[in-house]
Amino acid sequence: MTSAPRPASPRAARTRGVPEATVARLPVYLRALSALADEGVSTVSSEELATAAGVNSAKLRKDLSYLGSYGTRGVGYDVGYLVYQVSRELGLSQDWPVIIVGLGHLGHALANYGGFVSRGFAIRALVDADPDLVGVEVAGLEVRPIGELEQLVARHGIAIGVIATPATVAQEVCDRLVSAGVSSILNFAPTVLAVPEEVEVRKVDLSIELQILAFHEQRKVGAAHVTRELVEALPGRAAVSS
Amino acid sequence: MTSAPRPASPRAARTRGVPEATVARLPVYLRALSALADEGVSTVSSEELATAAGVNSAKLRKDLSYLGSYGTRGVGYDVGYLVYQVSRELGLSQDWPVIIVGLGHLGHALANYGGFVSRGFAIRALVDADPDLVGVEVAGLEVRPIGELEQLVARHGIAIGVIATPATVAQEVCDRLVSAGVSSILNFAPTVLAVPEEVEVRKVDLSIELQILAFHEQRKVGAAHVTRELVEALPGRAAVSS
DNA sequence: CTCACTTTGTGCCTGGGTTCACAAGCGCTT
DNA sequence: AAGCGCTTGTGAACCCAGGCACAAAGTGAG
Ligand SMILES: NC(=O)c1ccc[n+]([C@@H]2O[C@H](COP(=O)([O-])OP(=O)(O)OC[C@H]3O[C@@H](n4cnc5c(N)ncnc54)[C@H](O)[C@@H]3O)[C@@H](O)[C@H]2O)c1
Ligand SMILES: NC(=O)c1ccc[n+]([C@@H]2O[C@H](COP(=O)([O-])OP(=O)(O)OC[C@H]3O[C@@H](n4cnc5c(N)ncnc54)[C@H](O)[C@@H]3O)[C@@H](O)[C@H]2O)c1
Repeated sequence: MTSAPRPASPRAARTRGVPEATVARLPVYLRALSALADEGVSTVSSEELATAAGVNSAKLRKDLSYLGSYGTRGVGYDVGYLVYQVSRELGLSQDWPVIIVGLGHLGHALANYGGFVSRGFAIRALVDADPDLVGVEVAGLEVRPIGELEQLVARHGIAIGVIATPATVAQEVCDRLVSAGVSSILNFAPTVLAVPEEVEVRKVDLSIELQILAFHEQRKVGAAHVTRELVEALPGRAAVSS
Repeated sequence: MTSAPRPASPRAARTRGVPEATVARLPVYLRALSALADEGVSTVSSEELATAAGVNSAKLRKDLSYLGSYGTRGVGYDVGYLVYQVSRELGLSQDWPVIIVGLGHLGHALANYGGFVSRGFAIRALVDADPDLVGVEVAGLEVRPIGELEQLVARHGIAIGVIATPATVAQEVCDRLVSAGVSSILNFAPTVLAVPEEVEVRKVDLSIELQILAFHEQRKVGAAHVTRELVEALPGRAAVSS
């Protein structure tokens, strides 16, 4: 690496003009907009939409302004048009083929989930290492052996992979997905995945979410009664205050 | 709604001294530390731990410094001691009782997931509105009718609730949980939940994660070959390169 | 006891993101 | 045709977070 200037670009950097934080909110706006469209609402103000999406209205306006000037001053935004624009920006104009690796409890739930199909995604391949699972039909699709991963990815032109295997094999599965050509991965296994720079990984980690909740919960308790009732480790603690 | 001053406290504000971003990383550190402990490693440097957790070492040190000065200069951190300190900070010294509402596909997967129990949580109650599900045993626990929600929360002293119902009833379920005394909620339904300020809500939304991936994927495609080879919808696309 | 080496803890700077506040723009009414 | 009220789009200030770089502090060898 030459000591080239390379100004910044720390991690994901700026994606064209749309900040990463904005991208993460666009799907929320899209959902709120779709709901409004279903209700027959044709126009919405930033204030109303912001409330529905649970954000500050100034933030919403700024977010939308990154996509272009699609509102009308004094009036608001046209719901249908905005749905179209946000969808286009997110790349949801056509369906993205998806592969799920690992069809245990979680994989089954994901495969059966109808919410993906209606939102720009189509599950095209299911693979698992368990011989007992191979051949089983899940959500109208047959589970294929892990050995077919590469050809399935190629055949269906799959760019997005979902990992729902045990953590121990997640990196291995990830490597195979990447070398097969998958460049976006959604990881449910509790592991830090190492991938080439051009591959995008997002993780969903339920334990982490719960632990964050526990942290805040503990603070509330601690703030309430400063007398720490959290003794060492007493799981079967019956009477607390008595 | 008095026009009280209410200076700032924008959202979650600062939680005592630990920044929110740090709290979100502590579970990752904890996992890496636990793995090291299992391997019998007794001491670890910030550099090593940072690599294992996938973060910058300076960031890791700063994060840990919010908990106290638990390292030894020239040596590193004692793994066991740090596990203890991080666990304590996250409030994982004792198990938190959890209730799951909605035992469809996802609820089943969650109830059967062993990763929670080993990380400071204990699923104590399962409720669902479907009469066919009530009485069924899932992961060693009997599903109870939604009507018993309040007493189950009270009986087990539950502070953390997981919502895995359809989005249409999520707010309703949320309201019941809150009024029953639950003050932390993990929401899987694709809805923005309205809750009192003191209640902490975290959401896990798979569609949003996929849509973010789609956004980046689209950018790569657009950047690579401007000639969009993503025709409308051609599911049975057989030969690609041949 | 001193010195060299290692690693932590943190001051400081930079950059991104959020929010406020307001000018610019649009439509409706008179 | 002009004015008025409403809503967008954005400039600017503020705040949080990330990362560099280094002094402080500990260890071990000689
Ligand atoms: N179930 C949950 O609610 C939950 C919650 C949080 C995290 N997770 C994580 O999600 C992952 C899956 O969870 P689960 O409950 O479905 O586990 P599971 O054990 O039910 O399913 C894992 C599946 O992966 C398959 N598998 C194993 N090795 C494989 C390989 N090399 N290639 C392909 N498939 C392979 C297994 O055959 C099995 O079907 C785990 O990493 C778990 O930690 C699950
Ligand atoms: N399955 C997935 O992979 C997945 C992915 C993303 C999001 N989600 C979301 O998670 C939620 C659950 O998904 P699922 O696939 O398990 O759905 P599901 O339909 O299989 O399960 C929903 C369960 O909730 C129960 N329920 C309905 N109304 C209830 C009420 N008022 N009180 C208590 N229980 C009630 C139903 O009886 C059913 O058992 C949905 O909101 C869905 O959008 C699921």
